[in-house]
Amino acid sequence: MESPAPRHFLRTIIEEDLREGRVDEVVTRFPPEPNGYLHLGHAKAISVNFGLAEEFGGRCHLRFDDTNPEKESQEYIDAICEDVRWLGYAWAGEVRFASSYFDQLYAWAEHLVREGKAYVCDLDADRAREFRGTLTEPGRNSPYRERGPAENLDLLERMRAGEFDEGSKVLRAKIDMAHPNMNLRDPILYRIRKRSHHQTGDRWCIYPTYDFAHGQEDAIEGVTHSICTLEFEDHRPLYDWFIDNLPVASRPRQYEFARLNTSYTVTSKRKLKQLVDGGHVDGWDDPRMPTIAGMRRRGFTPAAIRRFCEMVGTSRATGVADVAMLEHAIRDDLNAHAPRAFCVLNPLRLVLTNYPDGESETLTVAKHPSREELGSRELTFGRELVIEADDFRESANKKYKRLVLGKRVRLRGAYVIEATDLEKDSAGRVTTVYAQLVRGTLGEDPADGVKAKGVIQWLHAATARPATVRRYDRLFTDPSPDRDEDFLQYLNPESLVVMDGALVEPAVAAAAPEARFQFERLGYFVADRCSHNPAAPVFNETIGLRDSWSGGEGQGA
RNA sequence: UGGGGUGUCGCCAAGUGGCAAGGCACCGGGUUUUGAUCCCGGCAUUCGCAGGUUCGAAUCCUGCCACCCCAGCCA
Repeated sequence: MESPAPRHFLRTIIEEDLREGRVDEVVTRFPPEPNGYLHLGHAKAISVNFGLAEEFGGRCHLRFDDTNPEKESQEYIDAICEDVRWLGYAWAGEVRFASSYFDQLYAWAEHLVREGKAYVCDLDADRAREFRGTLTEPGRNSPYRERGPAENLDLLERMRAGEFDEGSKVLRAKIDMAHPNMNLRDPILYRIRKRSHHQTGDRWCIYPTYDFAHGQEDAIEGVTHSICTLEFEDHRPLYDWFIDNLPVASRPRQYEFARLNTSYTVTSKRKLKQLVDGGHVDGWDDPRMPTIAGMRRRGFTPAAIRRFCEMVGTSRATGVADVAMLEHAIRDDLNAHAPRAFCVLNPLRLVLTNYPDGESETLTVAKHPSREELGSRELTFGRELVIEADDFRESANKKYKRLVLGKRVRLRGAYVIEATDLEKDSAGRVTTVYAQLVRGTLGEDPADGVKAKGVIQWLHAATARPATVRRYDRLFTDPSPDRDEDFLQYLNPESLVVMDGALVEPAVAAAAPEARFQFERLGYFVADRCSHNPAAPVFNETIGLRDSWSGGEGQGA
């Protein structure tokens, strides 16, 4: 069912590079900064980088771009590794770190100084901004720009030794303060940060910037195609400048693609944090979060996420993918793989008056309608059952295909029944439905020719197991919650509805955490990774079944 | 009014001079013991706009227009 990967510009570039011998092996890398949790947008970058390497028989490195100790931590490193692994990708070799190249990077900085291509600048941040100019006006040269190599070398060494305060000095490349591309107006290579680093401890108090580090990291690792998002496009000339001016061992090339945006979703780190800190969700792995951890807990499969990334394609045009595509991907995967089971969210008592009291029988029902190899399950059937309250009406129009008083319905995998009577409480709500079992309808249509109107799921009252079922819906009601600074106004108040009185089949209650099911006629559900256990089952709704009825006109009462 | 990008169906996206793939969504119809799945059919005389080159253009040229990114000692 995996359709062939669509052609896109990166594939074309790689094919040509291979064909024309510019590279012998494709080497890519996924370079997250360990300063937050991975989300759907990262899944896209992961899919592109690992996917391309896989497809062309090359390799992909997992490399943490840890050049800024201020906001990074080991906790994120561990979480990111876990997420990448869960998505089903294996990085080549060990996990890598920009920080393990700090010695080399420093040596290269000295090289540039010796060549007269870098200098130590004493301008503070505010002054530097003034000298940088604006988008339409050129900048001016720093008064420190003409320091000689010897002085610069000495100053750089003393920066490294910790002799200067944070912000008092930086190392800059000497390029062109009037360049129309702001990135080339003497960019910063090193800044002073007297912070200990999660990998290198207190060994350094100066840290390289992204620009001075990334391309060289790629060159050290032999990365051939350094794939990033569009906002780095303006940095490419600088990326190339370092590669051209340093004695690096290989020649990586940077390519950019449009980052993934998805409708009804926010992925900015700041906004996700706001959702967590504001208590609008239950944490970074809340099943409504577009984080990898959240989607995992929601019941998404790695295959579906990967498929979605392929479906959306890879281009240079910024756009918004319809979340319906993601929903399609997960339904498609789960429809094929998830075993079927019965769950009743709002139980309504059903008594079969012509079924012998105290007796029961065991029915065998397939776990999947079209995949016999998935086997079958056994269900107890008896006089007292429960059905979904929504599946019974005292009266209804012809479009209602469930149980109606005086009419017939098929109990899925079991018999046809006919509702004969009901009981109500003082509030007028139906508490019990009485029905007659139509004999000879197990696997057969009624002999009298009066067919059942529809099919509903059911559970044996005495053996069904209570469960908590969390029904989830889109977190936002607006397709572009991101367009507003006040995105919280679009929060969907019904993004989570907890069903406390649900019932499930005994075997379902006993399932392992992360086991996935299709609860027939409802949707796909997963045993919660964190809180599910056989004594107190908890299921999260991954996605509902497509429904061409409830939203539309056909709703018959 | 600096530089860099992007504009093909409601959304994503192929296409690189020979006469508009595909997916999602949507709308019909069929099958069905899940109002699911599955199956069949429909869905851009038109490619941001205007000119031009050509027998022929979404693809080449010119000029417009719209939108996105860049002025962190973030990545």
